[in-house]
Amino acid sequence: MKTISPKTIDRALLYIRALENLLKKKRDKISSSELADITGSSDVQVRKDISFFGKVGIPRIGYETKKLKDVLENFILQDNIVHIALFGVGNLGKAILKYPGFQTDKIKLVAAFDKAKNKVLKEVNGVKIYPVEQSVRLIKKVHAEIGIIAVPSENSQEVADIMVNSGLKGIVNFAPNRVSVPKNVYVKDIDFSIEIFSIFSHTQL
Amino acid sequence: MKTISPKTIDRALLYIRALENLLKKKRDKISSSELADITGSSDVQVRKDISFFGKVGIPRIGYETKKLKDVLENFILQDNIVHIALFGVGNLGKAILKYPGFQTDKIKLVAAFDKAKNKVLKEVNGVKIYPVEQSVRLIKKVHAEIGIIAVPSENSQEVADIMVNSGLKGIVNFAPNRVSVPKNVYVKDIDFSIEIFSIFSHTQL
DNA sequence: TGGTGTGAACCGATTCACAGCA
DNA sequence: TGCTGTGAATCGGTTCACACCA
Repeated sequence: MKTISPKTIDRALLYIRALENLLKKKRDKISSSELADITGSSDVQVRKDISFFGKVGIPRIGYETKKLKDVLENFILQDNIVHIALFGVGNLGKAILKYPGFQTDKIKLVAAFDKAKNKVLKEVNGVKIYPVEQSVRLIKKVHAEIGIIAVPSENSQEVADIMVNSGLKGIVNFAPNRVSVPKNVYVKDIDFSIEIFSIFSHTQL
Repeated sequence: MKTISPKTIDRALLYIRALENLLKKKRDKISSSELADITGSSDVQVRKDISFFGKVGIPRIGYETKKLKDVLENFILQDNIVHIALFGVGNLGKAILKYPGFQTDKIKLVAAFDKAKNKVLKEVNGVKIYPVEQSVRLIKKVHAEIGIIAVPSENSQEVADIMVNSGLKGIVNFAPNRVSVPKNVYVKDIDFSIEIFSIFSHTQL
């Protein structure tokens, strides 16, 4: 059986969001080229991606917004809800807690951790902040799958170790240094300064 | 003449940072495989990347830390300093202003803009906050090249338009919706919820 | 021997070109 | 006709295999 490519998954997530917005606007049909414009891709790419999930479109017409969204969601998200644990409630952590893209029923920030005594047990945007000491126990209890590192780089490895011990299988790391984890844990680094330089190089061509 | 690949540029930035750290620890030699471990790549990949910049290594020995760093920096950054303008000084904006990865002499946050009157003219981490009305004029004056969108999605397009008018050639967009800009302006979207889902899908395989 | 440098093979992803259909 | 669907060609990037050298 053919396996889905990671890039197709990423774009499918963009398609899903675009389709949600279109549904809100009562658009019930959409063509591959329009979807491509919205998501910054090409029409062929959109059709190739969608073709992986089956023959969903109607020749001469396009795709039915609702149907396409359902097909993609069923395949990619399989009515899973992703449970997230956040470490570090500084400015970045707070920004993440308030991030509007998370106000969906598919992602749930289940717990936040900080070691500052004065932040602990407060709530930000409905998410309670716990002391780090309780993190391993709590993460296991709520069955979180993904962890976010939003602590200063000095503490990032320490937090990564806690995440591994808690059984988290995926980590987003915002600290500007790499953390080491077992091979079965997937880490995605988001490094603002690398992103900036990368864009700068792009503009220099 | 052969042209450098974008992926090589991105990795070169990681190499440069790794080399800086090694220099601080007085390590004057480094092998491709060790550099690969630090940056999360493979030894062949490291050598291929570096080979683009010339024959820098010493067979049987490895690379001279300082020399390699200089070669990469000269090629990639060409003693340019990247000047950045930030829009939106909420939690995310503040996190960016305080980001330690920017405490380098190669990136300079030159101005921040916000429309909240009570934030204006304050300073965060040495960067002054100006009212948005002055942004076009100020960005031209300080010759910023890259802009960061850290405002709520409702205002992201408006801010993108300002950036285009100010002559910025690259944009990092943290708002969870795409902005439209002329083809000659390069936009990189950083979308937390897509990143989360993407990692989640990875862990599901 | 233990490292670098690199052409060739490979692999994944994108684009092309066009068949097929309401 | 104007869209989707898709095999074939192409492109870019990674890995292999090995020549080379202090």
